[in-house]
Amino acid sequence: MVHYRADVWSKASSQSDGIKSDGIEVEAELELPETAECAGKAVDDAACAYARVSRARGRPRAYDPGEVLDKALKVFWQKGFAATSLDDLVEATGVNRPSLYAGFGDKESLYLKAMQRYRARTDSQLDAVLTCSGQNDTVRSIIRRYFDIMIDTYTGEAEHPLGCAFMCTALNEAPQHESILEMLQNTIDQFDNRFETFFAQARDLGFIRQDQDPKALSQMIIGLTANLGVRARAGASRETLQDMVRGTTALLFGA
Amino acid sequence: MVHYRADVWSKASSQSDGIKSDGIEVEAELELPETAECAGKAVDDAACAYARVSRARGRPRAYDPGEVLDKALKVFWQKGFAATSLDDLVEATGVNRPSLYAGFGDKESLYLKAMQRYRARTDSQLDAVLTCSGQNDTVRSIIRRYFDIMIDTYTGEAEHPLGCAFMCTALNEAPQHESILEMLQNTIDQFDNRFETFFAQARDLGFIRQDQDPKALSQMIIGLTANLGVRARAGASRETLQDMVRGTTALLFGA
DNA sequence: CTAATTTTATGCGAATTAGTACAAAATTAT
DNA sequence: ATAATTTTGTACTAATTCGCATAAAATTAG
Repeated sequence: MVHYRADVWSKASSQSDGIKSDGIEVEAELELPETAECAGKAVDDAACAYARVSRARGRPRAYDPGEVLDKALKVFWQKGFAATSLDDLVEATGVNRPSLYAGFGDKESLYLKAMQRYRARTDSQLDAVLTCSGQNDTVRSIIRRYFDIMIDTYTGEAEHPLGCAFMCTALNEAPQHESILEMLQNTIDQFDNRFETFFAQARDLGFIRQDQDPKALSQMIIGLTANLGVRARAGASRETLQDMVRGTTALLFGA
Repeated sequence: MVHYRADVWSKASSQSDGIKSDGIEVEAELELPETAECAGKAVDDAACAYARVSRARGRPRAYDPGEVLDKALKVFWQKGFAATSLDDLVEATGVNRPSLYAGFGDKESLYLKAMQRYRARTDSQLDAVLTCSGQNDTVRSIIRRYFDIMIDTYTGEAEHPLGCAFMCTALNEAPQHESILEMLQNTIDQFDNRFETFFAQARDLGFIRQDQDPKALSQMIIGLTANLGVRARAGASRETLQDMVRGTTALLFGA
């Protein structure tokens, strides 16, 4: 097996602005100028790009960092941060305890990295959808595509839908863990910015009426998103969530 | 010190429909027909009412059950269910461990009882506000009073605002604890019913336009409530939350 | 082939956890 | 006063927790 070393996490954090890559020091083996090719790709591809330049010296890693984070995320998402034990994580990831620590830091640090991956994933999905460029797009159709993505995220991960990972797990820990609170705040701010700019743009382009406040519309959409994230975890079916979206978007943007 | 014995918890659960009083068996010392005087009062008063009839035999309780639940709620609300230890609860309530078990059952049962109290409290506040009777009331003013109450709840409890106790703590535990999931579902259903009947009533009385769907409006309000509950815990100031309410209610019900 | 380096794997240790046993204390009933 | 009953308080147990120490394994450098 060939061994690649990659600065997976500082990569992810530079992608999602405003989040410090605290916790363990991630050794950037070689500061590679960010090529256009490299910039837009997924984390794993970036790892390969780095690997061609510097190959590690010691024993090769037996796990793929991205996969481990995905598996860890699944456990955290299901059980929450506090109720997830390191034994749970070891079992779910297949990586033994000292390797987890060496690779990702302590439990809190691993949680933050897993959540940043969750966030980066939906971020890229939303980047693709939330622009008001095409002529034959209506704001309503764009927003409905947005909600489709969110419903997928909230119901698609497991047999029993898990809802919004941030609301369902990070919210719980925020008062006790400064770093989680910060991540939560950043995520909220990013959502606000995303929708406010979207609606401002939509209004400038004449897609919505002049008297509709972008900030207020943004709050409505984010509120509905929160509503979906909550209800999914409470067991609402995909169809129920879709009905909610139909009704509310009709009210906001016309039937 | 005089000792009163009261069936505090089965009282609370009969008040809030749909919640089973599972966990410990609460001995109803005497089935008292619910008088009009007794029905509308707070739990503590009910305790006194019962006490006049049957006085306990053994050593008197050294704590007030309602106060204990309030103190326990505060801890759960702050730290979440999983991260709250029994030592935390013993310290916060001043009641030692075996007494807590004897009085409230295990940790999960205590949590449920504390949350039912939280819910009953806001329920009675909302009952007082959410009716569309007065002629000089507008839907907008009623909804704004509603949001005032929720903002108070979400920011008033501690120095650092704690947000919505259900979203911030119960959501986290729902997949692992069937009883908590049920409570969450009941709470959501109750909210839905409350607002759907309110808006249906408001529409019948001509307070809102005929083409505005009560279900959709209900979802908007609940979504905004969720939004407030999240942001409060993320550190948003009271003023920020009030601004959100102003903007969104203007959008929904006119400036 | 040997040294250097990095990861893996076993397993430990100190601390914390939830729940309970048991005796002492405080009350009512007779 | 004595018995019956219920709560309190101390202390315990068994299990689980997180984080790390240490040695073996797997690779590269020279």
